[in-house]
Amino acid sequence: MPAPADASTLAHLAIDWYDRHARDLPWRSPATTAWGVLVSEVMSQQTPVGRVAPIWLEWMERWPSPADLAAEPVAEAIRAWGRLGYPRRAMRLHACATTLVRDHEGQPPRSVPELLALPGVGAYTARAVAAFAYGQREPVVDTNVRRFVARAAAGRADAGAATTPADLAATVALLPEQPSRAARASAAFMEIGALVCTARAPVCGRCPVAARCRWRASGQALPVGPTRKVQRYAGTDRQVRGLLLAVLRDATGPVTGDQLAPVWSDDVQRDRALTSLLDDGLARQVAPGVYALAGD
DNA sequence: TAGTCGTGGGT
DNA sequence: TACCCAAGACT
Repeated sequence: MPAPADASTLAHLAIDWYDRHARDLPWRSPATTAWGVLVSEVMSQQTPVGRVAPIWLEWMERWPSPADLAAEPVAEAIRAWGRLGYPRRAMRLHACATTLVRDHEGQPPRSVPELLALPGVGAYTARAVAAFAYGQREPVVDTNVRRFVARAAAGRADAGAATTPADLAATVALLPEQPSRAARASAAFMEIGALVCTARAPVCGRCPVAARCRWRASGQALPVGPTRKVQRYAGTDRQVRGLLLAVLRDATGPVTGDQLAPVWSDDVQRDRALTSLLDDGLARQVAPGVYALAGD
């Protein structure tokens, strides 16, 4: 007797695997609010989820709703962000909370266009919230999903440099029709990409879709060209910004230029980095030669 | 659209 | 060691 048509699809195989192997990340609790989902997604942008988990728990304990965060100075958000990296995300999350209170009755909206209009929310995060918080059938396409779909469905070694409409179309084509099940499939694709179908050393022996993977069927050809440009970090303005912001973040109040000087010996580059932090709104000048975290 | 934007762990 | 990579967004 033949199995149901759905039983051998990538989505079905992925969901079945996910139900048995998914990590128990704190925001996957059924009790997590839409706000909690949104916070977890922004924190996870370009940051391994293992490092996000403890910070997310602290944030949700302290600011269980957008109104709770919006009521505090941005500096508190930047401090609580700790060393997650890309601290502008903390600032955007605070701005997002303010927008939610002002325009959306204090809760994340349900539609993708409305979500896209929020600070810090782009193509990935908007659909992640729509799917994981509200159970909608939207293609949630992050780096894991793009790689998994490129390999398993298209037979390519890797996805392109940037997310394209074609990526969304290729992914939505794999989703089950039932919305809640489609959302589960997206979570499963992401998890397989993160744990099994990894960028450098995929563990095909543990992959639930190995038997139906087009990349594997074609001999797992290695990527032809360079995938994504990796940026140098040491010696860049980014590193200097990070060092300066760490001083401001760990200080209880304003600091002087003399206190910032030791973190980087090149005066020109240090000033440039500090100016960019001021321009971004992460820091502010409270007096000539005296600086503080924004909102402090 | 290609560059910018942190930080830490794995290999 | 040096490089790769990580639930992207924004300009």
